[in-house]
Amino acid sequence: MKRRNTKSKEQVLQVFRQENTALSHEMIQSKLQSVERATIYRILNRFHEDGVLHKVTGEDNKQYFALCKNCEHGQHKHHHLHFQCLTCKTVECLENEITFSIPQGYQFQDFQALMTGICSRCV
Amino acid sequence: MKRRNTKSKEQVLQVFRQENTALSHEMIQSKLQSVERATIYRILNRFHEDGVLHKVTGEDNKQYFALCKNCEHGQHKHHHLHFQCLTCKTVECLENEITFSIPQGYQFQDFQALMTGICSRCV
DNA sequence: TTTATTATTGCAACAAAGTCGCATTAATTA
DNA sequence: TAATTAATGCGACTTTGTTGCAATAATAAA
Repeated sequence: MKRRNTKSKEQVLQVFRQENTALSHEMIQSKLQSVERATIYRILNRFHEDGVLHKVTGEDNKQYFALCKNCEHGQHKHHHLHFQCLTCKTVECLENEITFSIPQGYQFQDFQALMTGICSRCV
Repeated sequence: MKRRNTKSKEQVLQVFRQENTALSHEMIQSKLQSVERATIYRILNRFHEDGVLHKVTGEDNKQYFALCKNCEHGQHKHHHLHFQCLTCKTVECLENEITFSIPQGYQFQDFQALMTGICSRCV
């Protein structure tokens, strides 16, 4: 199944390029009212599958996505911590890489880490 | 608000004591058919608030809870990694503590980390 | 022990996030 | 330019989790 370039996809990407925090479906929807709800969900999932975006689940139990940086084709390098502010809900990628080891006989697929608290803007 | 000991609470605790993996509402419900759905949710949330259980969100977007071990009153020490098998869905606590630093001016509240993949039983 | 207080439960209704089937539209390829 | 099929739009649906409220029962007080 070969991917196609569409207006909606490009618009979603544009939103991510403009922001430097992770974004939920809701946030993208509010910026792209013309794009259908389910379409945005599908675009996010495809971008995630394709390694364009990485995903973290927030404390509010919503999926947040952020552009993959420094990730080579197929090889993800975003084993970093995320921070979600409980006041403004913003999810941001923290720089620090997190290192861990995979248990004997286990197959690794993905990793996500979330720290919650109050960010410096809201404190 | 003082907590009370009830049969349902005790039953839920019993389930956790018998398992050594993290459990979702669904799993507890299936073992305790007599306890009402919303009641289980409330019990889990209260245990979490009280620091009896810690919580991780699975790749399946469900909340998993596990007994807090080695946590002193109010001081949590479960900054460990969790592993969820994409085949059997089991969520388990891994031993390794994860260390990280809190950004300048940020207030820390909680932490959770999830690694996904295939566990040794399913591989 | 009995009574009073109020945390907890059970029930039903609700909310929110996300998925899915299907007909239509529009990228891409031939 | 036509053929192929990925992507979209729409609506219906599923699933997880929450909430209001009356009834129940654990605890404290009398």
